[in-house]
Amino acid sequence: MPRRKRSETGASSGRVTLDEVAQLAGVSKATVSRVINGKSCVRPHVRERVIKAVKKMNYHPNAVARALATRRTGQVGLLLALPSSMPGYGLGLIQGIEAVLRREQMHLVLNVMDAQAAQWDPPSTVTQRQVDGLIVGGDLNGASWLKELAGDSLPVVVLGDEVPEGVQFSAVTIDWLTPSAQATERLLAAGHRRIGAIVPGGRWGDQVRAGFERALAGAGVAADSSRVARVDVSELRNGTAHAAGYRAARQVLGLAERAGRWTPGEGLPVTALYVAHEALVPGVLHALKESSISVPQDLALVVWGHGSAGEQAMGLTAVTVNREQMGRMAALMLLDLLKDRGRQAVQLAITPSLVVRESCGTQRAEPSRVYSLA
Amino acid sequence: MPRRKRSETGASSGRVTLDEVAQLAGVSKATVSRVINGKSCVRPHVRERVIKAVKKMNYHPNAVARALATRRTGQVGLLLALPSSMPGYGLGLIQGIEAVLRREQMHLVLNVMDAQAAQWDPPSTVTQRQVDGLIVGGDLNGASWLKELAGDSLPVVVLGDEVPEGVQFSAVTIDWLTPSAQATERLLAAGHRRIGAIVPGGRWGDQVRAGFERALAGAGVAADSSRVARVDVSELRNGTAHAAGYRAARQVLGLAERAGRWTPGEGLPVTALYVAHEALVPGVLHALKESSISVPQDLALVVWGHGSAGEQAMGLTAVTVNREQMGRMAALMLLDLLKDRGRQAVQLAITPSLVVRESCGTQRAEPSRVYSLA
DNA sequence: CTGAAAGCGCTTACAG
DNA sequence: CTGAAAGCGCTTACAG
Repeated sequence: MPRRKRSETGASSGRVTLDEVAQLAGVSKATVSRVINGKSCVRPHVRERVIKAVKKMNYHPNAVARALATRRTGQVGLLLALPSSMPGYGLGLIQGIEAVLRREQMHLVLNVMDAQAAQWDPPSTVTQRQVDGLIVGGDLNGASWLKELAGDSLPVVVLGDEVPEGVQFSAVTIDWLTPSAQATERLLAAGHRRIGAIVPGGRWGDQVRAGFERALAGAGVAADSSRVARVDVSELRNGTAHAAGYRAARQVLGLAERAGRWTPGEGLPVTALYVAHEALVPGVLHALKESSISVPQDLALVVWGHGSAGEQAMGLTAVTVNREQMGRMAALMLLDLLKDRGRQAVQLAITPSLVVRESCGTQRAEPSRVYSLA
Repeated sequence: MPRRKRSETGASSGRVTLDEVAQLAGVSKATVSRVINGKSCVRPHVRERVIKAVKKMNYHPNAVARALATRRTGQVGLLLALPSSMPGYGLGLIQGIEAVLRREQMHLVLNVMDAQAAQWDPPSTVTQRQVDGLIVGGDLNGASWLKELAGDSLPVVVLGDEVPEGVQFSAVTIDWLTPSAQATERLLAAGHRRIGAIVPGGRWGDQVRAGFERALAGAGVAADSSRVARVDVSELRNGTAHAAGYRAARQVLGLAERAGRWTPGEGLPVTALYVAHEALVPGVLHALKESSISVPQDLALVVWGHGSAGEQAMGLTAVTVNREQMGRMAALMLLDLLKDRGRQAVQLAITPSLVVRESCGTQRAEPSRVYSLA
């Protein structure tokens, strides 16, 4: 709206501005700016006057103008490439990020993208310089724009272990091995020796399996690959995960060969089952229910979960990723990068915890959270 | 960085700017601006040249500068006052909003606040003019700043039915009555006559109860208030909801009086139970399991859920709010308001759907989603 | 149809 | 310690 003075458009056309505060306080804009930004080089006496004027006029600095002048928007982007087969996403993640940013007066702007689209183009918040940094999560297999970003000096923190090779990115990953070993040890401690496992493919699956086998070896139990079913990562999506879990369970339990018929007491090829991905659990439970296999009587069960009330109610012993913590860590790492660009990239692994409930049949050690009434 | 020309700081110190594109194309900044904003009043020949220059330099307009000039940020705020006892929040809501905004090249910036804090102050994104509009959800009982916003011409859409009185806000609410009636009718149709209910307090509870009683009346069944337990809204929070659900279930089922002892076959005061809030479900299930009451044999069950895999796996018949739809609607309403301020506020109610599974014991009509393999 | 210039509301190097 | 002024990178009314 050039060529027209504020006064012509009417005094209260917008919001109170720096200029108006300066006038009321009888100082220059520069001084007001210094006061609201907490620069020390202002005489207490003047500072007082300014603060009073700010309060009186209920002045709030315009974040956009400030961003243009300082070249910092105070905003961080969160790119989520969905659907993602990676646990740990959800509202908790966002809450964790937000909690950290809020302390720094920063804001989170969202970019939920289709995984396909995310492959090709960076989010517009990045190209249009609306964010100071970026947290990326989801299945984007090292999109090329991501690598370029690293040189472009836009701080990035990657969620999950699809960290693009070649470039050093800061990342928050998940430790799949440790909880897998713990889960398996739990079952071993309860006396199980024939333990089945359903594991996802890819790098995660390798880690999960490594943990599983390490625990078995530790107990002197030979690994038996016929008891392990692999599910391809591509099947972990919403539409197909149920069927995949169902199929894998029937395979490991030898239900497929008997045409789904199983009579209690007949004995299963395994006495315990470890389901290493949350998306597979419903399908597995379906297979069990269909054949009237009860948990933990006929089969002990440990799964990866997402900490839902449903898991509690069902009494599932579950490996659980603390999503909020994941978000907090990612945000902290990004803030660190923001303060000191060129800082060495760091990778941090979150270790999920094993929440013991009834389904693994060994509930004495820790009491289940389900039964602890507040 | 005044008093210093870009050329002095090094050519590629930042990003390509409008000016540079104009120079390359041999036109003025104004013309480039017109082209990238799709104004028609540019000769095709010139337009071509500009477009070529834009491509060549990989130019992307700076959103911040544009926002300052146009007084529109292209950003919408989502204020979530947590913890909230209102169903419908979660990642789905955010995805719904985002999907709509993306089509308009707009972005979502988050403000997750403590419900207490939200009572007093508007989020900083609003006071600092970082957003063009606001979607607010959560328990903020008509915070006074919200009402002021209505006069301040900042478009607002309220989620849930805590719409502040006095001012007309656009809002997306939830229809509690219809699905409550449906749920009850379902149980009635299965022959149940003694039906218990656990309902939340407040306006929601009144609606829920109205639906419940309307269905009973429709079937000629007298309402019996001894079969209805009320849970105060303040108890629906994370820490206390489990205990509240547990207690309410024991009350309605008459378990409390018998010191928790119940032997199968003994007969319960009700043959079916309607749990009208998702947060109460785990506690209810706990109470049932503790007394070895099986569903649906001893007791038919219909609950409010959030569409989780756990509900599927447990076979719970559940009233489910489509969170994504809720988000989409809110975003659409806000965009509408943005296009035409002063438009009449509208309120839209989302009707949750009843997903029938095993727990209500009448599974013939619709097949459960749990058992439909893709 | 096109350009020169003012303006959006801040920050900050420079000169006092 | 304080102010006048340039600059951040755009848009747009105005004059041609």
